[in-house]
Amino acid sequence: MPELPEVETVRRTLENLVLGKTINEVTVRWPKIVKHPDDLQEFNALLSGQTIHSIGRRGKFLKIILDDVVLVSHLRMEGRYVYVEGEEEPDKHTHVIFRFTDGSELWYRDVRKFGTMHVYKIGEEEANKPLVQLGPEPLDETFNPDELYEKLQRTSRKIKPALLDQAVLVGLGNIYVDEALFRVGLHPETVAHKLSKQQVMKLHKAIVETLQEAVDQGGSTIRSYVNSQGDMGMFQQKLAVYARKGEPCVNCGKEIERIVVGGRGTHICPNCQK
DNA sequence: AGAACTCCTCGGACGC
DNA sequence: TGCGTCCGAGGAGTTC
Repeated sequence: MPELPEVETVRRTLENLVLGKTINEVTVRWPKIVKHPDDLQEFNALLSGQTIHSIGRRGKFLKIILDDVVLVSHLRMEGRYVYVEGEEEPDKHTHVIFRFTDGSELWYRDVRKFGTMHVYKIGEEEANKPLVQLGPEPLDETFNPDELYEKLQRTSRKIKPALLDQAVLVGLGNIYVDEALFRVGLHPETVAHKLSKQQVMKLHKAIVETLQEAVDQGGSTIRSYVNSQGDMGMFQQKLAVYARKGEPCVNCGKEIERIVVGGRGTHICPNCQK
């Protein structure tokens, strides 16, 4: 499932593939992917004739910036972009097709159809759904431990669901939240406001380091994730707890357990995380 | 405020 | 062994 490191990797590979290309037309085969504007014809009209200038990222959202508009795209669990140069027929999981003026195409494929797309005039996207309300970027200076501490003090939720809340900070999903909590020896069910300042300082550091290391490794390929050039990530080899149920803890050797926290499959070392 | 539900499909587990 | 069935996986918006 793409989290910050995977989305960042997709951003980088996509940049190599489609920068400078001009959209000729867009075909939407599963309309529910498009959340804004409501009208599909308007969605097509806003994008047609536009040239891709840059590709940004906000949390787990890709921002494809064109002349006058920006396409905000979330991959959710299984969304991916596929760049196609030849005369290939899209398969049943391809839901949006961007045709460029040079004949190449960018396909949005999503087996579970959970992904979303919003198009706004440039400058309007940050003040609207889905980017409005997002918390700080963990790999920016805007992510500071004092603010994280204040936010965690104000909630009675468990630490794992709190960290998955994109209003607290962006970019963490089920893999990296488990990894970060393991690194600081915190049990995911710890009540957020019970964490000391010192614990939050450590947690803050672990989040930044975990995400940065994963970005450096091109993300993690657990089930299906590949970047837009079809490459797998490498960070899954470094995961200490996620998807390692029954395997020995890298720290103490005790078996990694899988529990459910806030409805999410959660991996912990019962010995190291209290 | 926070938990529960919803969307969606596939693949792995399970049973006969 | 092989085939059918069932259910879990999960991000974030919506509902309760």
